[in-house]
Amino acid sequence: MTELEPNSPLPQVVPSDFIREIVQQDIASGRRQRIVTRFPPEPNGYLHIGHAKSICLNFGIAMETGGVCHLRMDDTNPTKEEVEYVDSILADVRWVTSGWADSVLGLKRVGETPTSAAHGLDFQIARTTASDGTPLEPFFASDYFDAIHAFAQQLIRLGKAYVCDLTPEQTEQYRGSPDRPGQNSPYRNRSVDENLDLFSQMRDGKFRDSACTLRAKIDMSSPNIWMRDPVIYRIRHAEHHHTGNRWCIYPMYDFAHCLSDYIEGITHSICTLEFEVHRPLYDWILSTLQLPRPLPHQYEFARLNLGYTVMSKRKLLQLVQEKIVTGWDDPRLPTISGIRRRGVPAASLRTFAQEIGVTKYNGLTDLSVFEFAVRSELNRTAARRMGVLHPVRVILTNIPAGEVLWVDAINNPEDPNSGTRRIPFSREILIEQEDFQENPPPKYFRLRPGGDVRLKYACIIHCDEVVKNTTGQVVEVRCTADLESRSGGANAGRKVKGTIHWVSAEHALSAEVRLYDRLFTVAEPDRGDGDFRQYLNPDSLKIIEGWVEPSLREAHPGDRFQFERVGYFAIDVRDSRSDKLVFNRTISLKDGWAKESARSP
RNA sequence: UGCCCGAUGGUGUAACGGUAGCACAGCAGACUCUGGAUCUGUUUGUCAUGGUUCAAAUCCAUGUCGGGCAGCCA
Repeated sequence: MTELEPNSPLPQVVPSDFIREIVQQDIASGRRQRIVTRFPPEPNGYLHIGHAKSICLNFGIAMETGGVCHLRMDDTNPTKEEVEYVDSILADVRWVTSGWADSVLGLKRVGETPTSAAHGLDFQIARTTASDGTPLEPFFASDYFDAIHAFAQQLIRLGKAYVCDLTPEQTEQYRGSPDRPGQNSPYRNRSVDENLDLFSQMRDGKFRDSACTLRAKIDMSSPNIWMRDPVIYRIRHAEHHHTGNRWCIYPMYDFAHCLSDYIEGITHSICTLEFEVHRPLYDWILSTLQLPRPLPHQYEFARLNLGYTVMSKRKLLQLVQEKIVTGWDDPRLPTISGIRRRGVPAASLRTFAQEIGVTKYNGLTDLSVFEFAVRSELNRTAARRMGVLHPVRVILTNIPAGEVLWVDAINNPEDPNSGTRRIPFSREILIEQEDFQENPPPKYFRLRPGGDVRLKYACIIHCDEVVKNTTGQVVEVRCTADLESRSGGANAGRKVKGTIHWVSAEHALSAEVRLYDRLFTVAEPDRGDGDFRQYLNPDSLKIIEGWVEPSLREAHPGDRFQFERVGYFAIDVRDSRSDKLVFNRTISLKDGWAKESARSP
């Protein structure tokens, strides 16, 4: 089970965008009393950060207006959908909304469905709370199959739908093309009775897959392709993850979605830009069925494009199936489960969504915006620890072997309530290879021969001697510790330019550290015709053995830390064990020195 | 060459006929027992051309560029 996030203590600025303005107008004008939105993923893959944007929008509007947002599985295609995806989607939505919008997460009692057309065509199903202890589950479009089927029959009775025997290929030909009108199907003028009869034969399994379809009767010469007698029901002799073998005909997205919205009493049906051309059909279905108003309305916004990654479900599935990554929750993936495993807090996803805004402009968001949201949240909340990733041994010659000096370290300078901890300090320590240079460049102010540096929370040391092996590699640095410069000591105020992190060699814990980098080498790997896999970053994962301070022995899977001066790391929830810690690098710290040193090579 | 949508610094967004602002990135500096964080300063922008108006990023027209639409996918 996914661990949920604590409440975010920071007050949130109420965001504003063109959709929220419409919602506010609808409330102000009295057109809507209570806002009901929905988040309607198809359970055919895992959710990604683009979905997080949509979740933040839909649940955010519900939060801000005192409404509710239904989580609904848009499951009308049995051949692509699986329960594994249903479960992961629920877990991901709970995680993103936890500590923030849990109170407006719309679920329903397990097994509850609309009571079908027995009540006429005007009925609605609403979200319930778990107050009586009944287990809850998401809404499912497939729970409305009876109702949707009744609506289809009604459409036939109104003379607005017909059963068509054209083959898939013929249907395509008859549809015409964007700049050429289509032509009427020869089956377009079947009588109501014949259509009703054929449709019931379809439902009863009298026909093979694709033998015929139910189509809306609209206008084959419409400039909008989706109004050219769109298919609204097709035959699929396939087992459905939620309805089993009860059905062999399934409604198409366009027919099921608007009606699902209607059945749930959705007020604002928010989707991405590619559905813009479907909106006339959405409206046509609801108004042709003469359903009581107010009807739900569809609004569209631009989906998220983020640099150096891919977002399409197809490509993500490909990366998983071809084992280019380790699974849907690989920390390099932009999936919500990957992002979570990597150590990104849910609050970062929310502030990110707020920063990028909601518009109809199809742009490419710079990765740095996301990275900033991650760093700023982690800076506030992550406990500081010390860890050395690429060690070099330092001997403090004036400290006797076997002596252990304990020093106090601040857990989080950004959080006064986080307290302190004790760290062992002794004769042999490990420091970062980068923090010692025999021939340092200008402006380098860490350890050098004959130079001084402060060991964070311990004392200032002076480098006396460098020991190398036969290949000239530095294997040991011998230093003298100024023990009076320890915190609280006589020389505590002594200033040196550099401060570095360290661990006591004898006490440090060995840990596996997984260093993640962007999955692709170019900002838009799926741009152009080529295979996006050619841009895979061969260095997207480096696994090393690092050394961390002993207090980490008590840490738990999922805990997030800042290794001082290095970056943010989370204990892997899948592979870490108490006797062999595994850390995922969430993100590195900003490195001002890297920038400085790159300037004058 | 049909229909729909869009265009504001490097990137993302605000300004709803009246001083083009914010965030990220960048640059410069201050501070620092994290070259982190923080703080200060700062470079860069209304797609083009006409029109309406005292006044246009905003309204209108035309053009340019970008995106979407021809699944019995969603």
